[in-house]
Order: sequence, then structure tokens, then C-alpha cells
Amino acid sequence: MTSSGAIMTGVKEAMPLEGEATTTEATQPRFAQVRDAVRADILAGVLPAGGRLPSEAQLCRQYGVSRITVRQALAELQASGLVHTVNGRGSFVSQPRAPGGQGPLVGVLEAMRKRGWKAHGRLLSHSVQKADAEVALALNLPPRTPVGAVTVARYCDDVPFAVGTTYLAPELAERLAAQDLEHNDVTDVLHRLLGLRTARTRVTVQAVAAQGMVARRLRKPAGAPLLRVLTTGLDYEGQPATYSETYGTPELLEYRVTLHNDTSSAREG
Amino acid sequence: MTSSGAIMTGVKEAMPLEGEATTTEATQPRFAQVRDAVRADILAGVLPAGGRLPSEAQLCRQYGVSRITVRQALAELQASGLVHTVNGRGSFVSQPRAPGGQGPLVGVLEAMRKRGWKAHGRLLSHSVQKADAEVALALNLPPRTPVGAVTVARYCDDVPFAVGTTYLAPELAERLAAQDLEHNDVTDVLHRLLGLRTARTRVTVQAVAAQGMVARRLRKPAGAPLLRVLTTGLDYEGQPATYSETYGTPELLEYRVTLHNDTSSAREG
DNA sequence: TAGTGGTCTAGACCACCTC
DNA sequence: AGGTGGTCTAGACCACTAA
Repeated sequence: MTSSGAIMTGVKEAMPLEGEATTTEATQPRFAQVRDAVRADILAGVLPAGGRLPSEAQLCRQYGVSRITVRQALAELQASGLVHTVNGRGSFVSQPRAPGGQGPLVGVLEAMRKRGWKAHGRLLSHSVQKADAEVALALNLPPRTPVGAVTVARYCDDVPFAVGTTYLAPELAERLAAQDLEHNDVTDVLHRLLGLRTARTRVTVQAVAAQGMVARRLRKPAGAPLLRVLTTGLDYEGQPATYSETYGTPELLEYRVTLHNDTSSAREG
Repeated sequence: MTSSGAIMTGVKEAMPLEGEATTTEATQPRFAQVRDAVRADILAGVLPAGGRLPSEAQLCRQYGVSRITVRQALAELQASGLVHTVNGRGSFVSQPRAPGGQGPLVGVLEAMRKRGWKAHGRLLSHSVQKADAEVALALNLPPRTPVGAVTVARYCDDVPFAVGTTYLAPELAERLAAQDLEHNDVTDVLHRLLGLRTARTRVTVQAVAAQGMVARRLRKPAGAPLLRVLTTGLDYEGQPATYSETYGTPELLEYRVTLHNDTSSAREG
């Protein structure tokens, strides 16, 4: 479904929609309907990233609502980062994670480079495995469901400082592994190049003792402190789309976040 | 332009407040002026926490603006968590950090208890010191400025799992240390009991090796991995108000956060 | 000049809550 | 019944950007 006409669903004809009269069932507010319709068009690719949205006047006609209602819908889309507006020019579909932009997540490579280091990644392996209990739980899948696993090491001036595995749909993993992970962060590739949309990201940060393969990869003796970062990316339906587990050396990797008092973000101990 | 009425502060008198005729200087939008005026009243305690705001109609008269403008102002205050509204009753000043509420920060004790553990804190020390370089930098003060330091240990079933020091204004530290830190989290006390308002919180999470006093307090051998969490609380002017440094045992303490795609929150590696 | 978003108003109907 | 917030409309002026 795309656009014109009524709001409720795919109805194409004008049909003032309106009228509360009798039907409308579980009537959501009109601005919410417009908001969801536009968001659906964006997520479905009908409105391509970077492209201009219909003008507010057009949206008014298209959905048969007043400008204030359209603006309320756009305001929420803007707050969620899916859309941005430029005075005098129009509203635009935000680039999914502009490179170096102000998305919520900044990849480790980008962060290192911003501080003046040379950093690069390397694809270590790429496979389809049966999800173990941990991955299945994180991705909300039945155990032993096939999932793609992409393991990447990150280097700072040729010293390895982080190694991690990202689990996601096999088809997405395939495309991820085909990208340039030498120069780009995994999160960046997923969002900017592959168009993945993430509504929320759950992060858990732990301290662990180095051991086994991870210790060797990071050139650490067993027992040395490492940072372990687990992230789960959730789509707009609340379903987990990606899960990653990353280990990093504490000298070079720390986790930073700024919590704004608005819109939650929950911290636990 | 027609309307009159003062926007600037809580002034009750009319005082037309410019019609933009010629000078308007750094004229902010009216809704922003209303928003800031109401926020100032809340932060200043003119509107007490938990109390009811003037109704939208009252605010319209008070500031001489239309209801839509008032609602736009309230919407932003609501988004920032300072205010919440109840259909049919009115708008209310949010309790600063409702106990167990949905504030951005959840203290460690609360988090442990939520998972079914018995947890308590203990005030270890409380003093006024000259800020060292690190604390001065974090609080944006000249070095050697006197600051209050409150050190607290947290126990889970009588096993110590976290110890940390909070630096803040001496007068606030005095009041903080006088509160019940046995049962309440420091962050909870600061916000709920002492009325501290925090616009943003910067958090840094690191993995470190246990050593010295911290290792002893947490009953860890030197070199064991510990989580180190640094937080800086920023007020609505962007000035740091609190700085804390906490060490925790990885078996019992981890850091969790949910990043929403809206409203930023920046992660770095 | 024409189109766009940014802001604002007056007025309206509804659902909800309290009295 | 009366007050409150939730939603919506039609119309207006402005600042900005573009052709």
C-alpha cells in the first residue's frame, strides 16, 4: 500500500473517511494514522531514503486532513529520527545512519578515528549456524534456527582491540559479509548501506576475564580484564533483528552513552 | 499581532510583551517562551513537584497565547519528563524520579531488588575535599575547588558488589550524606528526596583490573576484572552537577541501557 | 515569485474525570 | 454539569529557499 486516499488501510478512493459516524472501529487518532502510513511507506521503500516527502499541503490532500494534523504526524516522525525537515525546502527521509551523523550508535572504528587514531576492521569469518540458546533467546527465535554469524576484528594501528560476532538473518548476514568491513563499522554498514531500521537498541556492558580464543585474538593473558558489550537491535515492531557480542581491550575500548531525561532510556546496575 | 500578556517570567501582570513591531531582539517563538517560563517555575519550586499545573486555559490567559501554543509548550515539557498529563484531570509536575518510576536512571540497589535480591547500601565516608584534576574536569570547576565527596558501598546479601564515590557541591553532599543511603540509591535520593533535576547524564563504562582499596573492599584479588562506571549529571544549562565513579564486581554488576532511535543518545567505542 | 516549512489564532467537538 | 485534556479544522502571516 502506498498512499492516496483514505487512511485506514489500502483503500484508494477518496471517501472522506471521516465521519466517526458509525464505523471506524478501533479508531486511532488521524495524526497517528497519517504517521503510521508515512512510516510504513518509508520502511517499505516507497519513499526512498534521502528522498523528499510530499509537501505538507500534499499530505493534507492525500490523507484528507488539515495541516496541523499532518504536522503533528511529521513531528513524531521527526522525533523518531526517520524524517528531518529543512525550512523552505521540505521534509526528507533521513539517511539511515548518516555517516558520522547523529544516530544513536557510533561504531567503534568511527569513534577511534574521531579521536585521531587509524583504525580498521577485518572479517574473520562468516557462516550460517544453528542458534544456540543465548542467540535464540536474544533474537527471539526457536533454538537451533539457522542464523547468520559474522565475526569481525577491529585494529587500532594494527593492534587488535576488539573482536565481536553479529548474529542476524542469514540473508542479511550474507549481504553484510559482502560489504567493506575493513573501513566501515558493522553497525554503519547495516544501517547505511543495507537500510536496516532500528527503533531501539538494548545494550549490556560487562567486565569479564580474558580466556580462550578471544584472549588470543586480543593478545591478552588469561584473566586479564576485558569489556564485553552485548547489543540487541529491535525493529519498529519490537522484534529483535540483530544481536552482537563484542569483546574489547579496556585500554582502547570503553563504552560511552549520554542519557537524555526525555524519552526514557533505562539504566540498570 | 493582537494579544498581550507577559511571557517572560511568572509575572502575573499584563505587560504587553512586544508586538514584534520593530525590535524583537532574540525573539524566541512564543511556545518556547512559555515552555521555558513554566520550566523555570518548576525548577525554582514555584510549582511544587506533584502539584497541578495551571490548566491549559489558565496558561493561555496567563501568557496571552492560544491554546495550541500552550499545548506545544506542554508537549515539550512532557517529552522531557518534567510534566505529565492526565486526561480529564490536568497536567502535573512530575515527581523527580518517581520511586521505581520510568526515569532514565535506575539505581543499582533498585535493580538488584527488582531481580529478587536483597540489597542494601552503606555510607563509608563523607567529606569535603579539594577537587583533583579528574573531578575538577568532570564538574567543570577550577582545580582544588572544594567539593563534597560521598562514598558508598553496596551489598547484595551482605556480599559487597559495588563501591563508588559521588562528587558534588559540598552543601548538597551534606544533605545527601544525611539521608538513608542504607535503603536508597544515591541517584534516587538526589532526585527524589533532594529534588535535583538532571537534563542529561553522561556515562562511561570501562573494564579495569582490581587493585588497592577498591579490591579490598570488593574482596577481589589484584588484577581481577572490575566494571568501572563514571557518570556525570548535567543540569538544564548543561553544567555538570554531579560526578560519580563506581567500581563493581562483574558477577553481580553489569550496565544495561536501551537506546531509542529518537532524541539521540550517543554511543562510542 | 512561488513554494515550503515555522508559527499562531479562534473556535469546535469529543472523552474523560470529578462533583 | 462543568472542567480538563485530546483531537481537529480553516485560515493567517512569517522566514526561508529556490527558480
